[in-house]
Amino acid sequence: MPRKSTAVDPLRLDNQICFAVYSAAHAFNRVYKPLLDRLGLTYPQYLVMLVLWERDDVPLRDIGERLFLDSGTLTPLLKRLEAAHLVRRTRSSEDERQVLIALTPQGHALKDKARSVPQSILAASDCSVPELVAMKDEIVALRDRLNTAIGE
Amino acid sequence: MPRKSTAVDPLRLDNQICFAVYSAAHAFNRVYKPLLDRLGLTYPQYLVMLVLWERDDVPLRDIGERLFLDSGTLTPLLKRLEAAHLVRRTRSSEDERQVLIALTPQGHALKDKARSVPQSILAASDCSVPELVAMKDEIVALRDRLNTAIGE
DNA sequence: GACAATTAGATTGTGCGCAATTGAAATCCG
DNA sequence: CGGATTTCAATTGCGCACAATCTAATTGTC
Repeated sequence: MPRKSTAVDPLRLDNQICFAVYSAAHAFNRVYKPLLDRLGLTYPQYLVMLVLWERDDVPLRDIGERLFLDSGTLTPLLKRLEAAHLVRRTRSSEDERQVLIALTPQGHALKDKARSVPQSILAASDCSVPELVAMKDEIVALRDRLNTAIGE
Repeated sequence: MPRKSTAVDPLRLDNQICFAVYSAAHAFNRVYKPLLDRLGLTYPQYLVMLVLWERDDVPLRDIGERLFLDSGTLTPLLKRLEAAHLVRRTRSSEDERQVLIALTPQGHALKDKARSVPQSILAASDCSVPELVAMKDEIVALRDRLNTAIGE
């Protein structure tokens, strides 16, 4: 039989690394959902808060570069965080084009409630920390090569 | 200095495997975009077509199980594919609740135009096939463990 | 100083993704 | 058989994502 083996069919769903990544991202989202509901955050909002907990009073632009998101995504998201009293949005006096994002006291305080989240994720992944770190580094390297390809 | 090293801070963005996966998924999407524009498909629509190219005339539900998507996502997506004359949606005569999805001749024919896509992705990933297969298997294993955790 | 080019953010429109609800059809079970 | 339960799609509502477009502010150049 002259048929190509399904094991190497490049159009077969189960052979697609992109689908592995896509479906893993959704699986993460579903694991995070109940944990983040308790914090009143969605997953993308949680990522923004992670950035701000490292350093706040930063331009929207910096958050976007860090998370690979543009203003069309971040503007409404940050307005929702502002409505939840977790951040404040102010125009920079040095450069009136920039919107600086700062944490409110509630925004800072939420970090304490978030500390238990990574441990729950680790448990759900049923994986050792070194294994996860190794995978993370591989995936980041792949992502960076893809982003390089886009820029060309 | 009693400060915890950032290298092991569990709330640091760069230590999050979930963000690696999340941002890699977006990077894949951006690489696929120009390739799929030529086929008139979005990335999730491409995934549905991959499923149907393996076997069509299947219930909506089966597609959802394969892609981990529910009817709220698939119903409008499939209606757009129907509007593009790539699929037909018909009620099963055996079970009137089920909607069977079948490819049109144009839907079948699109597979030929899609054959060049995986190769372009491989080039953009700048990675060997065995490396990608190994990563894919690891990510799928992680995804399956996460999905197991959700079900508990 | 004037004007072109660039940069930052906001807005609009399309398409996911998922929770919650609805309604119809099939199945279970006494 | 007949009502209760379960199953499957569809619908609705909210929140991303991103392309394209717009406005305003800044920078570069002469």
